Amino acid sequence: MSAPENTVISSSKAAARMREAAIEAFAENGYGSTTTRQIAARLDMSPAAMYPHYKSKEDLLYAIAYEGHAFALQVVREADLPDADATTRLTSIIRRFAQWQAENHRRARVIQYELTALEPGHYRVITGLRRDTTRVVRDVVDLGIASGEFTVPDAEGVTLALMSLCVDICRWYPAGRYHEPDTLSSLYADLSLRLVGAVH
Amino acid sequence: MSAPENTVISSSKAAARMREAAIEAFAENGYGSTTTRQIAARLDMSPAAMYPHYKSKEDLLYAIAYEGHAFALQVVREADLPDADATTRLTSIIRRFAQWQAENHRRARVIQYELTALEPGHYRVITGLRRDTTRVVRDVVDLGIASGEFTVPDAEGVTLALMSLCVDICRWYPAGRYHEPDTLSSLYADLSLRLVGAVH
DNA sequence: CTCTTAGATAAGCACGCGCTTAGATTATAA
DNA sequence: TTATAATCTAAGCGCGTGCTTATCTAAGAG
Repeated sequence: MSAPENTVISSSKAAARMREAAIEAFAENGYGSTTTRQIAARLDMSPAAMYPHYKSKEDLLYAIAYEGHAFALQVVREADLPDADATTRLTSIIRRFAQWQAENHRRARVIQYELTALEPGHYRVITGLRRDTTRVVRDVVDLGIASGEFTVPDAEGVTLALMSLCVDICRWYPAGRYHEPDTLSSLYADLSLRLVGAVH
Repeated sequence: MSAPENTVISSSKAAARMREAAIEAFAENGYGSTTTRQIAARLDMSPAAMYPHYKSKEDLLYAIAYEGHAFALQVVREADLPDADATTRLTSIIRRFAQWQAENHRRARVIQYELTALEPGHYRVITGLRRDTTRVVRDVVDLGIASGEFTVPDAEGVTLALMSLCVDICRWYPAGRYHEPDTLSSLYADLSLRLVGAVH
């Protein structure tokens, strides 16, 4: 586990509402252009209401980033089917991951594009979670190569591409015909099989 | 042409240096977290030195975004080889586009992730340029389908994926084995052929 | 019913923000 | 050389920033 066990997201109801309000504000205007007063205003609270829950604006961003990346990792792990063949496992993971990125596109935008605002220690925890998520995909790619299901000259490169495709969803979603989760995850499942050269 | 002809990038040397300094600052800290004083400090100039060239911080961002997207469009158009077959055309375009995204990853980061800070009129101009760039790729995809070189059930989706892959480079680059432009563009050329189901 | 405590508010501090103005300096060209 | 314009700096304005402090409120424990 890359993340230290002492990183805990406040379970208080008010803190959770603040994270949600901050996600919307950060996604719309960017972290640096969002003021703590704007976040409070979304909840009809005073500007000081954040501070009993988070000791700084950066700390709030960190809580959002940690929760989000831990959530994404869990989603990917639960989508994996250890007893199935690599083709089934890959499509299951990518379907679910792409769907999550679409359904949580505002959250995803914040936790993937605003990481430079984190202090180094916090940043390192987040990149650890991200590495764990990539590892799940990489293992399935390697497995498919070993079993002969996939034809891949560069496993690292293809894994990079698979993650890159999914992570970039939050930049353009929603657009075109892909607002429905099913349309999107079917497209991405197909794309993933093409990338690994699966016979289908 | 989507962009109005009256959008002109200042050709003054000082203005160009300011754009470069701003790109580095915005890429590192984000638009909202970057101050006009920081940009000036990078050039050893006074905080007011920007204003003879750009009437606001937003105007400077717009100049950067316009120049960058116009540049990218030009690169893609020049990489296209109208007389060649679709396979050659696609790999040429993607090679060059991916390479540009890597070599200009700081610039790309700014012009792709900070667009929400633009006022609506400026934003519309930029999305027009982006649409033109996508169009170049889409036409080649359609051509390859028509000629039988490509096997693609969803041309819009595959075009989206091709653009998405390239645009996302600025988020992770440089990392892994892909710091060299050649390694990267070879990977992306291969990925693009896999995505369109080309026989190779 | 009182004590404790978590969570909210009102008020405001010190500071840095984008941007303006007035004037000095430099480059251009007649 | 001198007029003209472009571009810089010094100084600073008005305001909004993240955050702090002191105080109040409400809910739960004994």
